[in-house]
Amino acid sequence: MTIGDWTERFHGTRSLPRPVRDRLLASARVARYARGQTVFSPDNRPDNLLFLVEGTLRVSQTAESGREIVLYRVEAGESCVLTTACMLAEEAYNAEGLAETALVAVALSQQTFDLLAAEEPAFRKFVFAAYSRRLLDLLHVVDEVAFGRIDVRLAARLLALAGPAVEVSATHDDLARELGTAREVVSRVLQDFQKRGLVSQARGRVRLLSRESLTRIAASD
Amino acid sequence: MTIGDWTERFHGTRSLPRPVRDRLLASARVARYARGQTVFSPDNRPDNLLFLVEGTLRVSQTAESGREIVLYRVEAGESCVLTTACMLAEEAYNAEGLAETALVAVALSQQTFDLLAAEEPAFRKFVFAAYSRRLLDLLHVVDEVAFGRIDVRLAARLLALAGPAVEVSATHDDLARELGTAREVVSRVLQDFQKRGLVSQARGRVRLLSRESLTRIAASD
DNA sequence: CCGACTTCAGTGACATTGTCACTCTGCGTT
DNA sequence: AACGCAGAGTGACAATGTCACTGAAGTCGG
Repeated sequence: MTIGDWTERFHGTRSLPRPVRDRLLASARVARYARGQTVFSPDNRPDNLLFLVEGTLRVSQTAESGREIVLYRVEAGESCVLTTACMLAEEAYNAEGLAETALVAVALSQQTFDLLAAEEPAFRKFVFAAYSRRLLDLLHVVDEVAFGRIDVRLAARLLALAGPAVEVSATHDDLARELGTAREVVSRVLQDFQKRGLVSQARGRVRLLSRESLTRIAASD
Repeated sequence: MTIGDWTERFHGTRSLPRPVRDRLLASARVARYARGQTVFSPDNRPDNLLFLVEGTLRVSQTAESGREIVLYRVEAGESCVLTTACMLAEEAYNAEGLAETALVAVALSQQTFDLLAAEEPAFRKFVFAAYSRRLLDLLHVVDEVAFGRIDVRLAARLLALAGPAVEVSATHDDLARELGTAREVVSRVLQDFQKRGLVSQARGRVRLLSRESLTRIAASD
């Protein structure tokens, strides 16, 4: 299966002149990952820049204790800068990238990347914007974790994970990993939400009964 | 007072050819900030890239509640990418940069910055490395805040703030702002440290009596 | 030097969150 | 049906954050 002209899909490449794009199409490698596969981790750092064409990549951080927190998600059309960041800073880090769905990505080699960054202002801007986005994402995480209440964060996360759907398919443990807290804590808060009629629960699923109330709780952020 | 050939002081500019450096020296503006001055804040974003020639810039984030946490410090020879990040991402953020000492910085305009990024691989590398460093700094903050114990963090911070000195000049409130916690919490932990003979206290100052023990505590990270 | 003020630190009661050691339950497997 | 296991519930306790204070240490004008 081919993915066609992926240069069409990125702000950073869409506006490049035809010859450059052709060169890109020729030189870049298409990488695929199965759902659930680890894209990068502390002991497995890919040495090229990833552009996500399809799917969602979940980036999280894990403590020695085993507790985990989701830092952000990379969606189609975005690039994953964290691995490059680590290459450049040459420092250990404990973030991990997991394919939340099946992924199709374009991998640019270090040289191609640098060449593009040198020659194409649009591409440069795209990459800097990608870095910026992640910086701001992390600022937001710090803010939430350092100053936010757990019920507020859970309500917000449930709404985000549900999207347009009425149900979230996640265990209490999954939700705890989203927020960087413990399963018991999620259980308690969901219990409370349930008593107040905001959600109903089944094994591995949470149904949102009152989006409105949840939104209100999430907004006391 | 002049600051001489500052291009000598940055990895990103040191290796540039003479003509480029001369152009830089001519076009860049030297900015000075007094100790305690706000360099940037949510409602005052400078529109250029800052290179710190002298001094220390403290970057922190403040919650609506008023609680604050120090995200990282920018030292001489480093660049402050956060403001540029926000320009590019065009999003609100609540980080603030404060001159911890008197600062001397070089401000590059957007255009000069882009020009350099286009033409000079060394400069490009420097800037990407700067972004990367901050990303990793923030990963570390998230890790600490989400998973770390307060006594461990305080011990580490005391040692870091002291440097080679035996005393830290900071109120409990200052220390709380460093860690993103409340003054009372710092008081309690310092009280405990004091009882164990690790520190002694005076108004606005903490003297480190046993670096060794503090290091041991900080290491249970 | 005195008293008024302000900043800094200490304290106890209580709320929230995290940890531990369980139990119980739903659901598939054999 | 019996078993095994992941998911969820629970109570006790520890750690941290919040609130409302008190008291102590510097500062300043007179």
